[in-house]
Amino acid sequence: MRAEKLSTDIRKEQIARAALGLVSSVGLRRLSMAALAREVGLVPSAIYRHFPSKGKVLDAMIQLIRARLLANVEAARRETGDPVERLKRLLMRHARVIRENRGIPQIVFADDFHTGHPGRRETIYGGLQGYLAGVAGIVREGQRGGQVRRDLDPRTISVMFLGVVQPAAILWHLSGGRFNVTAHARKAWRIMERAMRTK
Amino acid sequence: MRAEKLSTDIRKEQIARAALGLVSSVGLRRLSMAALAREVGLVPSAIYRHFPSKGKVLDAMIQLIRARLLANVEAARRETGDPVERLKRLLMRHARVIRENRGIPQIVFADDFHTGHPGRRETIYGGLQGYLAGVAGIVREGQRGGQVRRDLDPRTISVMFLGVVQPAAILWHLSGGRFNVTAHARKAWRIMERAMRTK
DNA sequence: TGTACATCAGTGAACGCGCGTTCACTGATGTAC
DNA sequence: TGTACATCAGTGAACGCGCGTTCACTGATGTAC
Repeated sequence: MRAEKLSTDIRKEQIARAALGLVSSVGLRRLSMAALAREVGLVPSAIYRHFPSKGKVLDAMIQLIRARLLANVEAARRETGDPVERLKRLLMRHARVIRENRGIPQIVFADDFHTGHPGRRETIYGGLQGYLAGVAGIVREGQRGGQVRRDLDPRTISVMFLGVVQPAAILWHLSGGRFNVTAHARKAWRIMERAMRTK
Repeated sequence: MRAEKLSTDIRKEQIARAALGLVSSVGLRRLSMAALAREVGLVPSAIYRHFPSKGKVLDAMIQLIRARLLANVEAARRETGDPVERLKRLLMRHARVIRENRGIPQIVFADDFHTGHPGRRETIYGGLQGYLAGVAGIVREGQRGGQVRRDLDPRTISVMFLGVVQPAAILWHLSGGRFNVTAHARKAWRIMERAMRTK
């Protein structure tokens, strides 16, 4: 049965999404061109009409992740004006994205994924830096506005921020879904908030 | 050239260590039986004199990691009596182990590593739980002794504890070694300590 | 509006490569008498 | 202490499998006149 003929723009998007979905559901190792094609309803060789190699598919997937995380920063900014509340919202959004796309930590962590691919590593690093800068920016706003203690290093806070969700994501997966990522994020946030807020 | 003939006990140990070393240096994906054999100075098929399959080698590697992390908890206990100081020491030790074995987060994170291997997933989860229980135990001691606030959930603290080092490990690797894991752990600890200590 | 042609997405067979694993063998080490 | 034999770790060739990728072909869609 022949698949519907669609434009490269649409297929590229479909393929990148399917790739992230596959990593999230079956793991990075089982992200094969065959599995990817099956997911999109094509034959393996058809992928090559849209991407010259598997590597380029991975690059597109990374861009997708980057866009999703950065979109969260913008969304949190739009939701509320109070910097501390913004951080909380962002944390909760972050928890949700990670829960829904458990492929993300796997991709960021997988050394083999960027070992020997300096370009790819740079891209991931850049995306992460952008996200951290977004968080640190909100912290700085809070410091200027007087809601956040001035003796805290915004960069350190931003990295700790990632650290609230990351180990929770691992436990969630290892426990077969029993560990509650969002509940942990909420409890951890209460502790971080106390350490950050000016009295 | 024929390799020296050594007992299975010794070879098993060598092979498990080499496996962890390889994951740390070249990544999980490139941990092949061939690379492993080369590392130990044997021929690929010789590995099968000591392990029935690659899976069993991975299991041995996991046990090695587990032992190293738990040994840290004991060492921190021996180093000092003050619970809060113990946590700090443990954090610093943890940072060092992760820095020296960057394969560890990669292994714990790699879904494909345990997807379809419920036994392996259970083992990793059990090891992590043991570590978290060790951290939570120290927190509880501090609460009983009056050094740590009693309104904190020890489990939440233990997961946040992991979260101090984990994202730092990623950044360290992505940045090509520029990010300072230990410095981050120290700064993050100052913030956590303030949130935990009774005044 | 109709026709001729170019472009472009999808197909299926085939490829080469790396990897985990098997197997018959070798020769060193340990054990029984 | 010496000899005969069993055990056991190491070897190298060969295997089957999955995977990424190529290629000649097909037929639908878009474009020029």
